[in-house]
Amino acid sequence: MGEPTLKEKAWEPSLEESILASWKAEPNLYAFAPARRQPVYVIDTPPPYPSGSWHIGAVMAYSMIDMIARAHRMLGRAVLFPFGLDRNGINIERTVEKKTGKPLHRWDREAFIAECRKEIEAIGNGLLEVAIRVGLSADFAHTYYTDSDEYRAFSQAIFLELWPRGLFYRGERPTFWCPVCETPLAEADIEYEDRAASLVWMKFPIVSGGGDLTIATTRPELLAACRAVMVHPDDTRYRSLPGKKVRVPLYGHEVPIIAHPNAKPEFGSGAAMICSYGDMVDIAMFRDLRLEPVKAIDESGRMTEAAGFLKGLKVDAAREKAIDELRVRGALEKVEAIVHKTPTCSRSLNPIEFISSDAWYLKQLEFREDLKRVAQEMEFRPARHRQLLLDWIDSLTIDWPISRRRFYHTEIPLWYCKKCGETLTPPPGKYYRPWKDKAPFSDCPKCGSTEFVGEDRVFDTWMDSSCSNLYLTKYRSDAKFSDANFPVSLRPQGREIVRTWLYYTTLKSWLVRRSKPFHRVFIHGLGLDARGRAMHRTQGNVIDPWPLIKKHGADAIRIFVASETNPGDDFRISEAKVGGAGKFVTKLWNVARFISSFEEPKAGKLAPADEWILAELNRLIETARGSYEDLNLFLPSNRCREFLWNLFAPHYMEMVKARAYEDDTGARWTLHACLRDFLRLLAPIAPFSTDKIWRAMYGGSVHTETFPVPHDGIPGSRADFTDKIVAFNADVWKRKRDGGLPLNVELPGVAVPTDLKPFEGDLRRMHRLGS
RNA sequence: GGGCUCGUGGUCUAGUGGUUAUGACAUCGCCUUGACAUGGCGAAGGUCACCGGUUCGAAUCCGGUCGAGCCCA
Repeated sequence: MGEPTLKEKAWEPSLEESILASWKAEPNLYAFAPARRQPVYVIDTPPPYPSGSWHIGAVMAYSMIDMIARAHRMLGRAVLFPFGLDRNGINIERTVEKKTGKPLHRWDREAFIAECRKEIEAIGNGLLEVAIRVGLSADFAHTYYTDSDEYRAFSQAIFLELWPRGLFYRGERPTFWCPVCETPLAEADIEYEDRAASLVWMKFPIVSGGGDLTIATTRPELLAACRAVMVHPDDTRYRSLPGKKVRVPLYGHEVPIIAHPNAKPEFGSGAAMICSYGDMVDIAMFRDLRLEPVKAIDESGRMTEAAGFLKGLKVDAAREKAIDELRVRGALEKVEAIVHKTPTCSRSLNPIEFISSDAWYLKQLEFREDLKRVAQEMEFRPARHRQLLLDWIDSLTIDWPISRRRFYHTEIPLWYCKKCGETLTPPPGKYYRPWKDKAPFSDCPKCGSTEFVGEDRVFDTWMDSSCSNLYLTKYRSDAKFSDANFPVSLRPQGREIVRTWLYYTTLKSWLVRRSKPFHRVFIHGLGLDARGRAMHRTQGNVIDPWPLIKKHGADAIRIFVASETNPGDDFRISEAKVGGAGKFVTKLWNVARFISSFEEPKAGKLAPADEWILAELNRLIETARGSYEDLNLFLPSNRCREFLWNLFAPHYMEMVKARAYEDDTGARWTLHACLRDFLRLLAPIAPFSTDKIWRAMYGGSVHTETFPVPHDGIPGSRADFTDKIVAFNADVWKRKRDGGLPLNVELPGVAVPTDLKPFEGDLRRMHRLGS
């Protein structure tokens, strides 16, 4: 026995800083450099959206992705683990709008873009700092940005490639519209929230028949746009009404009463007004009945001329005024407080409107069956989460509106002929900004005119992010690499962006490559607060990662998230549990420090106890390898913990201490063999502490190692002794406990059970049972 | 209204048919034992949501009820 090779008496999270420095000094440690015939493994890492500080749930999610990347390296693959920042979009624009108090549409476009870029740089750099500090082994030397000229050019090129196939069309039709962001939205951008609302009961006089029809609505400000009212055909209360007309209060125009199954007899009075446009049902009814829509609300959320006395008011104020006026005129029956599922903009959180506007669309509805088949072709982990994608595909009702009236996005690369209006596309490859660039055409192929106007709208940001897998497999720039590595090996992502990122990527890959986008999809759960609620800045329950990192270390955070829940399940984050995970690192450190005080022999003559723990180790190796292959981090982290803390340290180490101190080669060889294998098995999850120990004891980095394989010549049946050994040791400890004896005193007269005869020597010396 | 997931000691969690249900955190008691007090050993604590069924046997399979969460309409 000598001095421990591990000098530090205890593990400290601050040691991680020095390990980071070592990694930084070895830039090729995680480099993507496939050897000949080495299988390549490509991970389509989610490019995080920098918005304020990175919250702990996201940090933990990326840590899980890193564990998968590291595990696949150790399984012998060349892993392409890119890292990008998704910097386009409404989030950063709104940050600038709020900070300056000036809405986007009042800015000079160039100046606004410059301001966004300045802001996003600062936020993005903070995010990268956290990503590196928690040990992500991604290729930060080639971090990509979706707002770079290169990425935007790529995104535009994909659009231009698809253009000749007639997949895009332009149309004026009612769409989801955010009056705050002043842009159309797609279905995926809408979230439904329970909000307090007023259900307004109004009297509509029945024309030529006398009496009133009572109608309940949450949108009385839209009375001007009412073009019909409906009742359910089976509603006995209103049998006689269809075919008649009613007069709309406040405005006085007459509209027909129709019978239609869309009317819900149990809601309100059972009679509903059909306006342009209060909700999705209105849109469908106007289309089906070929009603003439009235635009009562404009793009900024104010009432139009058509709303008469409400003109110029915002929707909320107009609603109040309409109610007052109904009351004054005696048309109001009552106002009932209800909770209403309100569609809101996922970015601004404001209620959306349904406004008819001009937008570009990408066809998607006609590919639904193809996409569902593609979804079936991909392997999901956990398998049940495939349903999230299938359900979303089934719930689509409109094509994808891809144009936005915003600035800090990828521009739609189109020009229009000023004379004949022809839509012109430039060749794919360059980054185009039609709102400021000179048109790359000399004359219009249709009419010969030489004047053009650039499209000033931009893409939905999902148009960009849905190209990530094509981009990182070098589609368009390296056909050989692209063909060899598409579909991409793995898409890891959260449940909450299945309907956006996963769906849109699936659509794009199908359109561009007629292929599934990924072999496997790993869907992780959400990081919740200690009480099980999602973390939202607005709720004030967001946990800042830095204090946790400083106090407990990245390894503790990573071990916690790996071992907390099964793959795909949500996980509750509490500092106490992260602290508990940190104790495991301490335990590992102390075990390693003990072993490091013994020299490692080249070989050893194994005793039965050595074979026993090696049989257990073999089982651990097999379980861990299989689990990592299956993208399961829960099993290896928990099994490693159980092996080390509940078996190896208390039982095996105590049993062989005497032999180890006597320089018995079997004990010493086995101690080191177990530690070497254990460090490698845990390295993907706890990359800092395992590497620190490995470097000090064995040289080089554990992260250039591959996973261990089970040791030959160890009968698996040796593991059958485990329960008996554990029970015997517990029994002896209990006897000493009950006798009020310290553990290190002699306890004569205890017989070792016949079953455990092969271990008798070690057991007697461990417990000082006498001879 | 539909779909999915879940309900195990105070809290979290393992466990998909087989003897007294796993572990962690918290609680209590004892112990500075030659790696570790960020430790060790031990104790207390559960009608495995409820009801019914299948079975020799159910936390586990099936049906229903109740409750929670998420998604969709």
